[in-house]
Amino acid sequence: MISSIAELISDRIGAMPAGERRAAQTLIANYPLTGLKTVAEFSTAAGVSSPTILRFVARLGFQNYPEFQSALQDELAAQLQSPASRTLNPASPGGGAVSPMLEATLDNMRETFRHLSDKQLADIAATLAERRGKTFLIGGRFTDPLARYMAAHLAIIQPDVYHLAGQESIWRDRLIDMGKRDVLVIFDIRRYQESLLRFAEKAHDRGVQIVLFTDQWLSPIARFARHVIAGRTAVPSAWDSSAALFVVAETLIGAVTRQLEAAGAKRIRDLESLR
Amino acid sequence: MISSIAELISDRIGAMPAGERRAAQTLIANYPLTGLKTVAEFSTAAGVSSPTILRFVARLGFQNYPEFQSALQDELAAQLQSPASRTLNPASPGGGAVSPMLEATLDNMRETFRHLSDKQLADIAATLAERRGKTFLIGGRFTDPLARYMAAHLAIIQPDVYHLAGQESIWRDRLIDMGKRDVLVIFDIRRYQESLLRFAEKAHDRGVQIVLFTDQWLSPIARFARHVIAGRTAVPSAWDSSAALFVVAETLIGAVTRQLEAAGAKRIRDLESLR
DNA sequence: CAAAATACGTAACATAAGATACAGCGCTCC
DNA sequence: GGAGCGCTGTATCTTATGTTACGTATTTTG
Repeated sequence: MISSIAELISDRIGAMPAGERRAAQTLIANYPLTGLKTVAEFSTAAGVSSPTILRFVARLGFQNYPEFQSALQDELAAQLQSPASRTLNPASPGGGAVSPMLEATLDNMRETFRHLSDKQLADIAATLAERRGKTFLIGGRFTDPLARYMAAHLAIIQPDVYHLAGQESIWRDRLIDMGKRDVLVIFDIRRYQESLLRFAEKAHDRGVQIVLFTDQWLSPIARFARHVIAGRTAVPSAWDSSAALFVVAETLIGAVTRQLEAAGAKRIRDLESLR
Repeated sequence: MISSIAELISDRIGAMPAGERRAAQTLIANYPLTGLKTVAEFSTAAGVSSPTILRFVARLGFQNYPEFQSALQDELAAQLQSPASRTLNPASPGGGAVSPMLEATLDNMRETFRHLSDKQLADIAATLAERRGKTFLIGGRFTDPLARYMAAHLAIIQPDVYHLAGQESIWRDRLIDMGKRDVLVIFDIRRYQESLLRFAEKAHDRGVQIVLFTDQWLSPIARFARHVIAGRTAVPSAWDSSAALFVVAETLIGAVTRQLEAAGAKRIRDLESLR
């Protein structure tokens, strides 16, 4: 049963020609506002011509554009009256394999942050912001992208941020540059990687401060870490989820940025002027 | 300070003549829907004439009726984008600078999935699973790690999955290997990258099916995409958040894995035996 | 109470919006 | 490779929407 226009669209979007699909995608992207504007505005927003928009609404079963708009308005009216029942995409009972996944992920995040105090986060952020040496980031097979993501941001707001990539021998050799003023951020979740453990141990021996992102069962690297962030990773899927760790990473990026606001702002301006 | 039109109205309603006051009351009664309709509908709803409506909006300081409607729509857009932060009280017990960030991120995810039906996700998963050619993944400055993350998983459950990295010239040359049986997954959020757009266009010209991960404002690449995933990215931070897109990516990885269960299981066993 | 000023609605107008016809193009399928 | 079909955009037309002018009603004020 189809109750909302958004459902109707996602139901038929597969059977639409390219132009109308673009209209549909644009509408869904910020639903339902685009549909309340004029045909001309809608068409330019979607990058198609006006007739395509009209054909699009015709395909949805509406006689004309105003009728389509009225339907959207009615839907909006119903939504605004009962904010609780804002179910655009109703939690498919039992059926869809999507909702459980999303729910589990959201739970993981809440749970992860519940075990993570503001003070801890602030401490870690301070470690990353106030370090007097360099920052190195590295990850495991699936978590290395997280290290990259964090490095991409940190490298903009402060100097000497390096992501360690490639073969083990390559980054192992970089140990020689690391000392007690430096910080090493490691991402390691099950199945924990031997190579990372070896690397962490040696770095620790050299006095490097280690910040570890791991799962709730704690990578053995925790033994050498100054700070440990344990994220929930269990989801109803064949794979573990790194989403919670990702959000922690983003939070830390934000916190470090705030701490470096003064120095960082200038740096960002300088970077802009380089383009 | 006056931030919403509703406030503006209740501020000046005392100094209005009877007819315009009725217009004001009618608008407030089911705000802001009446204001989005035509002048004629508004006037009959309020039981006054059209000119009275126009005088009413003029008194509020708008030059003309469309300008008034645009203002209402903008306001509505702002509301719809951050549902919880407006409707719920933001006084979460955490208090620190962390909670707002987490809350916004969770909102983004809910909102992103609200605009994403199970069917859409299933379609995209099918595109990724049933493709008869190769799968390429690429991302922008900050989103490339997401492409890597997805590639790392997909490459395990099916052959011919490639992440496009390095300089533009390198992956541009790989266009030569791409055809209509292939799938290209692109991550592109603001600020959208010219190079990706060029690449997407050429790939599209060659018949490659494009799956686009973007933000709610839609990268121009949406024009060439077969499937578009619009994630929310706004958070109280100096940076945009890719967390919602990350979760969508994980969800898709899970869905593709499920679809390839039979074929994938054998492949995974084979991989294990290689170690 | 009378006169002026203000408010309101009717009706005509101009403009911008939605709808349609048609031609070009690309795509698919023989 | 060619014929047919379907999709898309340009240009044109029509509708209806917002706007304005003006006359009447109502209220206010001296």
